[in-house]
Amino acid sequence: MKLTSQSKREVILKAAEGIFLKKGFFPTRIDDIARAARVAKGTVYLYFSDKESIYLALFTQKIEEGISFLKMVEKGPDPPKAKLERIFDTWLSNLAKSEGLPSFFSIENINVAEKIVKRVRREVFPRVKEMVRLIAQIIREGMERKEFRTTNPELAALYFLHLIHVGLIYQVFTGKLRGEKEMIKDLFFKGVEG
Amino acid sequence: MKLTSQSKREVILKAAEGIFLKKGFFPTRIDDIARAARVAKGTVYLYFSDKESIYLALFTQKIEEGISFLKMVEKGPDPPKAKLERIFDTWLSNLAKSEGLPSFFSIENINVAEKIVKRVRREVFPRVKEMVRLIAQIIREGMERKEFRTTNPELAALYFLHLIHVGLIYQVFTGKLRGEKEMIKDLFFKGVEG
Amino acid sequence: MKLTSQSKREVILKAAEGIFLKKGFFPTRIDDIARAARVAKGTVYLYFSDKESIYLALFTQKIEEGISFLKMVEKGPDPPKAKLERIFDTWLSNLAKSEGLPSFFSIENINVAEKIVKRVRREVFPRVKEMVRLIAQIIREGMERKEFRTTNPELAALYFLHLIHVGLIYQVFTGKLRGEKEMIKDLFFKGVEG
Amino acid sequence: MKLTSQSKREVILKAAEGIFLKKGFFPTRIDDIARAARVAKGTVYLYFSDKESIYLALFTQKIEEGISFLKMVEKGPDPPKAKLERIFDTWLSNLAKSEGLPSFFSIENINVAEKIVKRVRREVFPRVKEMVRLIAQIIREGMERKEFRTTNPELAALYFLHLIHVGLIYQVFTGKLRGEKEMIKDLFFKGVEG
DNA sequence: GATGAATGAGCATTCATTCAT
DNA sequence: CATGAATGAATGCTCATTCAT
Repeated sequence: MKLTSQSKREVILKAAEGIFLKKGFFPTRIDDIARAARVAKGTVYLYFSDKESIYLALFTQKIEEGISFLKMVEKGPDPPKAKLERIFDTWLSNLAKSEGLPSFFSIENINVAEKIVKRVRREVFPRVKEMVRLIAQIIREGMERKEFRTTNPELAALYFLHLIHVGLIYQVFTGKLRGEKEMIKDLFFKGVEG
Repeated sequence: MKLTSQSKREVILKAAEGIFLKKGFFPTRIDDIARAARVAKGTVYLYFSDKESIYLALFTQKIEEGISFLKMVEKGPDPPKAKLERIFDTWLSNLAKSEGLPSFFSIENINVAEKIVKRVRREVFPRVKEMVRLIAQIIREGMERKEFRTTNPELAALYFLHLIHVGLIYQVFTGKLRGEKEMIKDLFFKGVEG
Repeated sequence: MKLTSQSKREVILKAAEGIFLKKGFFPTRIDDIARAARVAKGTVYLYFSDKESIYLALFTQKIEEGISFLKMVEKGPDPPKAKLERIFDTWLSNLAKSEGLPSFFSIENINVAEKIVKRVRREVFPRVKEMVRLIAQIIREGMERKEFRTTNPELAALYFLHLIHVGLIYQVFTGKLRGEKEMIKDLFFKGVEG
Repeated sequence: MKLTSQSKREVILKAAEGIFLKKGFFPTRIDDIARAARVAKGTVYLYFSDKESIYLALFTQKIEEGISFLKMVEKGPDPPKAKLERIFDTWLSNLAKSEGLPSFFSIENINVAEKIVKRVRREVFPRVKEMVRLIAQIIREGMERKEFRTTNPELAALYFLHLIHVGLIYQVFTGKLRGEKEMIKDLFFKGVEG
């Protein structure tokens, strides 16, 4: 079975994900990606114009997936708290599976390379805002249902996104993450439920 | 008055701080640092063995300052909540003054360069843990005084440290950060106070 | 109507001519040629073994055409001066029509690529000498008819070929070339007529 | 004796001259130049920003030297014909000493690399025009003294510059160039003296 | 100590050429 | 015959690091 170009692009992207995640943007060599994807270096350039574009494509893809997931959860029938719990549980376990720190998914990576600051601002920022907006929407829903106390929903949403980080860092530092998952959520919900 | 070696090292470090903060580790050139410090490139190498060491020295210094500050606050007479508020207010306003995202102070920078992963693990991790321990100590004090509810103090401490981030990101996205500061703290305290 | 192989080779050659003329040998990409010829890159290699061969084929073709023309003129009934004038007028107007400097037709292009120096020496030099010989023959005829003074015919022939260049350069520098055409020929004929 | 930077720049330029002359712009590797100059590749970039700049510096330098020489001759006391003969003899013997065809000095090299077309137009064209102007000035002087017949001095100057080429090409083709030198000049002077 | 010229390993990117379909 | 995806050798350029002065 021959791989279609579409899937070869995916192969490269998948390979790049692993390397970028482990080593970060700058220490990653195009050659690393090519070798991991089992293609020649030149082939990478058939699908991406430069290193930055690979990173950006990956970043955008991940965020897009995140947004899809958020949208699905948001539209669901669960009460707001259950929605947020599901998001937290899903993302934390996904990220915990990845090798390396998920610095990739972290917002500070946006200043990763001068060359693409503008593209990031144009392509990534709006999507991140969309993520925040979707979570804020769930929180707003909770406020309307009087399940959450009145607060700034965007702020609480940002706060919520940081919970994932807290979980991951805790795991890196202590090596464990079991009952703590519930405790992390608890700290958040006690904060918003008042 | 001639600058002593000690202070020339400081000059370089100060210069490096500005550049690293704005551009990040990899895009920063030794030459940039040397020029900003108004010394020759070779001089930088009289005080630091390599680029990583400058970064690490800076990182360590910042954390050390943070620890000193935490220790001072922790020993003070204020009630736990007031201590945490003081820490939050001080750090957020300090960081907000810096140009660029404070990705520098962010924990994910530890995988910044393969060359120094081991040194980071040895030199930085213990200090970060010390910071977490000090904040956890304040939280534990609050728990003992029944001002905070019972929770995992280390987890809550990590949580608290992320508040700073939330504040900064909020500022980056919305361009403002006034009343929100209180709201951020409020979300946290409602969470720990139960 | 399907194009025969012969004519597809011609199509490629025609496309290559335009690109080589405008950009020169090295900056011309096989891909440029293929696209201009509306064939796939691989197809180019069905008709030519490598980039150098395309260039050489083109060069040879042009010279061959030049030689044919020279032979035709040389055999004609006109007096030597009229023959040379016809050659000059025809070539200058042809070259002036081409975009880009006719560096292509210029003899110094022979050192265009190391890979083909030997082939150039073998394939191009003899033809260029043939051109010079044909022109020298016309000049010799003029000398025999006492219309030109005695001189080295090969030298005068080389000289004559450079007239074309003078005309083109003059046009590049001043943007005009009207009455000057006659003046250029005049300088030459005064020289040989003595 | 330590070489000053000025002279190291000269060393690189001298080395570059040899390579560019023999191989042309594109086939010349920075590494070739560095090795020939007995410096590291990086050193070349301390003195020149890129390959094009080396070529351009060389080109400009050569033309500048040519202009100086022309100015000196032009101001001299010799009659116009003697001036032109001196120029021809000097340049032809200088160029004949160089390895490779003097395609370097040839005007068609101006389209050598897309990147620098603009710089060439700005930096080289005016100097070439200055050369033509200086020679035209000598020819005009000859016209005023009634030693040359009335003609377009710029055209005649371009014509004169091509004489050098004729000489070199003749040498390449026949391997000899003795009495022919006089004959070449003679063809020109008969043309302008009428 | 201080300098900054010199070094050269390292890397992103290009493009002629091949070959499976 | 025709295609164009894939290849990987080749090269311009960067920049951390060294060291003679």
